[in-house]
Amino acid sequence: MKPASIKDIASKANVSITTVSFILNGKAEQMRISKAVIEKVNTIIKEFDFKPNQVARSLRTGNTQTIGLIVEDISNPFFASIARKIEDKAYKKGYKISYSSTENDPVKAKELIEMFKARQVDAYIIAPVPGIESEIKQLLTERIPVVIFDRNLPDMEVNYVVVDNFNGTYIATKHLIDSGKKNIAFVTVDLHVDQINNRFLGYEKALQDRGIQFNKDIYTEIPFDSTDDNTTAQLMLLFEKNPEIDAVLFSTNYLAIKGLLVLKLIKKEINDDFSIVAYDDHDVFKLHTPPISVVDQPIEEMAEKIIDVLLNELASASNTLIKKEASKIILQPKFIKR
Amino acid sequence: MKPASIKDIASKANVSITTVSFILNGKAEQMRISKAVIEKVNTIIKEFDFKPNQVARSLRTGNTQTIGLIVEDISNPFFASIARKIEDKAYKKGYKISYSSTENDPVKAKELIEMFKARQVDAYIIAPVPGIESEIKQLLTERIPVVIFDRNLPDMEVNYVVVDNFNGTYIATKHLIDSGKKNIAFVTVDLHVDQINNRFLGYEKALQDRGIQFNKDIYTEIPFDSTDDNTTAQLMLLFEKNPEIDAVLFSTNYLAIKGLLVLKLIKKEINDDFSIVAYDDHDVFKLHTPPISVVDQPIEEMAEKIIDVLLNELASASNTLIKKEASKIILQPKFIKR
DNA sequence: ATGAAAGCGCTAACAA
DNA sequence: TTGTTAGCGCTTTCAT
Repeated sequence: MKPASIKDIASKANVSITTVSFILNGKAEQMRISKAVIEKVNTIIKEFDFKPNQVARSLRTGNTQTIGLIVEDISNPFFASIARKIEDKAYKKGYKISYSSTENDPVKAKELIEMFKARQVDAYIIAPVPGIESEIKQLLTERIPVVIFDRNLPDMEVNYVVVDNFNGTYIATKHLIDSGKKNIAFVTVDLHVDQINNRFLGYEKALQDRGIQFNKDIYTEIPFDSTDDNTTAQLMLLFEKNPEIDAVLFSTNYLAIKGLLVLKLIKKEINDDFSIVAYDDHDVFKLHTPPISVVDQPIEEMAEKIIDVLLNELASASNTLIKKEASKIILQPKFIKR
Repeated sequence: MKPASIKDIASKANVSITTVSFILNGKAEQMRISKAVIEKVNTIIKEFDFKPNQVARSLRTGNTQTIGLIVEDISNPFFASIARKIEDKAYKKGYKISYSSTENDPVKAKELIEMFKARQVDAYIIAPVPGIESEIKQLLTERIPVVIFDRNLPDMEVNYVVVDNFNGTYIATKHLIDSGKKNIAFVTVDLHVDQINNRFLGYEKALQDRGIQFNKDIYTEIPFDSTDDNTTAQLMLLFEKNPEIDAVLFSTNYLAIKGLLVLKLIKKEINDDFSIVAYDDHDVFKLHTPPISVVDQPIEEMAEKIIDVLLNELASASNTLIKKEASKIILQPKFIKR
């Protein structure tokens, strides 16, 4: 049996569908529909458990009350946590989230944007991969609200919410140096995206500020799509070839976890003479013996800012054509010494 | 500027919108539209970068190519991993995922189902909370494909994919007993849902089979919505009051992590005389010193089965009214000794 | 205070 | 082989 439509309600109530529509949309008062009619219609709506078809409504009004969330990988705890917070806030405003993972593949990212466009999502939240600048620009010219996060795309007038990646590694590196470390390895991923670059630059600058020469032997890039075994091999090599290393700074959370597993494997002890710092906090680091210091990103705050900026745009999108300046929000990471 | 519509394409190409529609939907051959026309239309489609409005299409066809995913909390790694795998598979078949977290609140769960219904999602994947049986039954009578997972709802003819929770704790407990443990504490959550109940029953049965008396002093239920501090306090109490405990079996992943943090806090060492077993694997357990044994759930397999069952129903839903028997899939967990 | 009717963009039955 | 047209369920303008 097909679900009831507004037409069924109208005919049962002996009123026009217009009247029902007004009542549904809270315009009854404004349209001065009589209390009696309102009540009668509402009773019938309840009786039929009628829910307006959102698809039809979307077609008519042009908005879907849906936000497209495009991240690298929803199963990464960083993105999953953000997704959750965003979902919460969006839900309260009547928006739903549709999500997708890009796997850092610009082709897939483009497809996803197309798909979301075809589905008429009202707004986008994107952790951008390099190579989708033009698609995002396109969204912008179509005046569709967009917030990018985690990574910035340089030279674009787009709302963003990022963490000061440069400063994150800067403070971490400085801390290591100040606690006596001289040979600080840097393990990162081969993605030359803004936020990873900046993490490297912060590390480099801290070394420089403290008069330590950057040593490229103890700088390692792990391919993003490296297999577990390859990653392990590469890290083992790093430690074998460079016994002088007295600290390691990992530029991402998952690399640090891999790193800890390798250290465990080769039975290299973490102690006062050999420190580890990870980027992005995780239960693993709290629980590790010894606990691992981290650069902590303010996830909750990020999610909050993202959704605030977006809802704000969504609210104003309708009633103005004036291009406001993009919101550029840079949050500060915290170094957590453990 | 509004995006192009099928009408624009048709008029540019001097053909009717029907022709364009057929070409778009791959029915050109079948409708024996001439090669020349197809080519011309395709060129124009590309030129305009035309993407059919999925909302209009949905209104017309009645399906949205969207699957609603309702879980307890998308930021929980277990659900996040499943979500990711499901997304992948669904995407390949042209389906998108809309997700929502219930926070174990039946009221919210009901609202979410309503919301998804209003949005006309084609199918549901639900990790059910107690109290939504009737909503799910309703979906079933409306012949909307549903798969529930993680937890089973007893006495319902609905597709489900679950892990044999009873057996999971059964083998874990047996293992502990066989390695000489006599006072095995059980820490669980106060949710009396099917899968948690079964985990307790497996534990109880293993004790019984080995002739050990269940001791309720070392059985602890932590409220689902307990604050961090309360949880900590409750666990500390457990260990203080019952120094005879020589092993702890946690019924969930997050409780085990909490537990490890507490043990760290009270400096209680994990060693041959005091073992921990967690439910659901996690990097934390691999990396922990010493590593923690776990009951591992086959996440990938679950996701695969879920989506297989669903796509299967989706494919057959259209061409048959025959009620097939529900797929009831029970996967086996694995005990990983560490 | 309420209703008639157009139209959002698309699909598909029916015509030609 | 291609075109005409009704209609999916709703919102909203214009009438009354």
